[in-house]
Amino acid sequence: MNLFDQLRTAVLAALDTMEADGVLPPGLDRAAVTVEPPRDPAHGDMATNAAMVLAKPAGLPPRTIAEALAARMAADPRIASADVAGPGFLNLRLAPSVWQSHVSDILHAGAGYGRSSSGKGRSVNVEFVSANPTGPMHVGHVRGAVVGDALSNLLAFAGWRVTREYYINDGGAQVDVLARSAYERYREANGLSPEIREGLYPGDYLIPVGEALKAKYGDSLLNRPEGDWLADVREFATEMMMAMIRDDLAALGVSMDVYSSEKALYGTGKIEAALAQLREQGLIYEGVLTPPKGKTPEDWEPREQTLFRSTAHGDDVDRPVMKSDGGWTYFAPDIAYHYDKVQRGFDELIDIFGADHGGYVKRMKAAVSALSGGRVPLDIKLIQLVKLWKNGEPFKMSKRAGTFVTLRDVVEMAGADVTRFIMLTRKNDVALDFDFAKVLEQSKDNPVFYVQYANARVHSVLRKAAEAGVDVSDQALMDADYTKLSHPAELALIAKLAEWPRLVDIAARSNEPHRVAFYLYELASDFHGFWNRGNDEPSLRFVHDDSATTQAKIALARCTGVVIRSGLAILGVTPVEEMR
RNA sequence: GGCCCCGUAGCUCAGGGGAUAGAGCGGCCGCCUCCUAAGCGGCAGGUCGGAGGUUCGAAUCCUCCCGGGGUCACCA
Repeated sequence: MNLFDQLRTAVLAALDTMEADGVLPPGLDRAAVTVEPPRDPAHGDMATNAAMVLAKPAGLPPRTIAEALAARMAADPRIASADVAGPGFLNLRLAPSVWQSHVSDILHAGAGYGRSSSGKGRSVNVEFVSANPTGPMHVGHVRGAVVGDALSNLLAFAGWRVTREYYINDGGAQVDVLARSAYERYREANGLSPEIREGLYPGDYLIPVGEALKAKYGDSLLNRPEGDWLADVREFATEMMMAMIRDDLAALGVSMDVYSSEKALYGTGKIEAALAQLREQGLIYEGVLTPPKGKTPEDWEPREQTLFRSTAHGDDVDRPVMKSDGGWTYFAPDIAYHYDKVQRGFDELIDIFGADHGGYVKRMKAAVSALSGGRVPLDIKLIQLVKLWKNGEPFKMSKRAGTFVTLRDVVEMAGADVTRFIMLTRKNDVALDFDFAKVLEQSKDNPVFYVQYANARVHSVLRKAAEAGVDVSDQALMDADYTKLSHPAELALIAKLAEWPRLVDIAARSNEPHRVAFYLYELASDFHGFWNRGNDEPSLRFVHDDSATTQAKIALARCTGVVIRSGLAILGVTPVEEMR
């Protein structure tokens, strides 16, 4: 339980006594009572809205309630002052001893500080990337990969059991195109000139596939009808593409727990089973769709299809699951795939999609709602575009693929750490500019270096103190005399650190890993500010002649480092201990 | 036209129904005999796209409108 929860518990207990004393009528709903840090730190360490929330149901003026509550809260030894303010806020200032002992809490928890149990061990499946296995990952995949991975880290830190999953789209026409493209490279490897016709994939990355095909098949596939080789070449090429994609992901520091295959759903009865499940609920029928409202495509022709009644679960129109030629639409295996995830027992599903899949959200949620009987929530995060820039101009170029910028290009130019951090400096539903010049700049314009620099400074003073002969081992710091941390600036920094567990909970609850990046930036800013106050007030420096004082001050720096490290771990960014 | 997302300082963006709406960049003024100045402090800059509504209280929730982007049945 974090400090804010502890104080909320204290407030609720005080409300109990007020109820027992007849100050408040019994049975008031307190769900809306919050204890939060006030926006303006001058108001105190924490503020509660209890009086305002309860005023109306209690039939009492808010300030009357607030004052009675203030009197009771003031009796708590943890509370230094309790003041009624504004329309009925109760502002609480905590005793220095509360903050001082919090330093000890942070050091004892170490890397686990901020770890939460709010997930309660529930299981969540995070599906992300799921790029078609037809080539290397391109820049459009990077952001989704980073967001999915960081979100997974975040949820794990918040007490969820997390499965990272990649859905391989190896069942559609695009893998046939891959096979034909690879076949041309195979012909090339056999000394023939390839015919990269319109519609085939032209990228150089298929040349090694052609060579590998030659190594395996020699010339035995040459001059044979497509039907003889398509399936084998398709499987071979798909596997090589997936190996390449795995490498790409690894370069970005992402590793999946599970790879699921679309193709594996066909011919196994899984699609049929999922649809049977829907059919039982009366959600599958033969029908004719009406054209989109207000805009009829020119080639529109009514056709009878097998439809999923997604409108029964919140969609705007029903959706086809079968083409008029009797084949499945892409939606059908997707339904089966999500049914599989439901059957595997996950308590929650999360899909990370590109923003161009926005039209797909309602039908997928409808399917999961129907297939799980409303048990399993599905959250879909749409990832907006990343615009690449270099020297003020849009950046387009690839060494490997010719037509698009690859994930490799980005990682090689910017580095995995920088790439990951920058991708998390925006909400997922806002477009993001990625400027190679800017993200490599080593200044405070660049949040990555700003945060790294703060951590480096932490380690700098640790080294300095050690050189001066002070024992700054974690054990020694845990035994330090924290009463030496009494300056308001010191207590304020501890207060910022104390927000970390609360932030983890908030970010995890909303599935928003970018909040971690923003918090780290704020924490770094507070630390840099604190650091520079040491210029004017030597008492605020970390290293002193007296080793007991040094240990207490260093403990504060150490705590900052603990939180930065822990936050960076969630983002998947390597902490730096020294700037070079 | 339907649906989804976005609209907050000159620019790029934060902001779980709370108090006087924040940060960075850009502009102006300051701070290194002192732990990393790759940093810090201060000043200037706002009809939170608009109008209604819910609420003790709205940038935040609801409705409508305006502007920008995405998307719209036998492609995944």
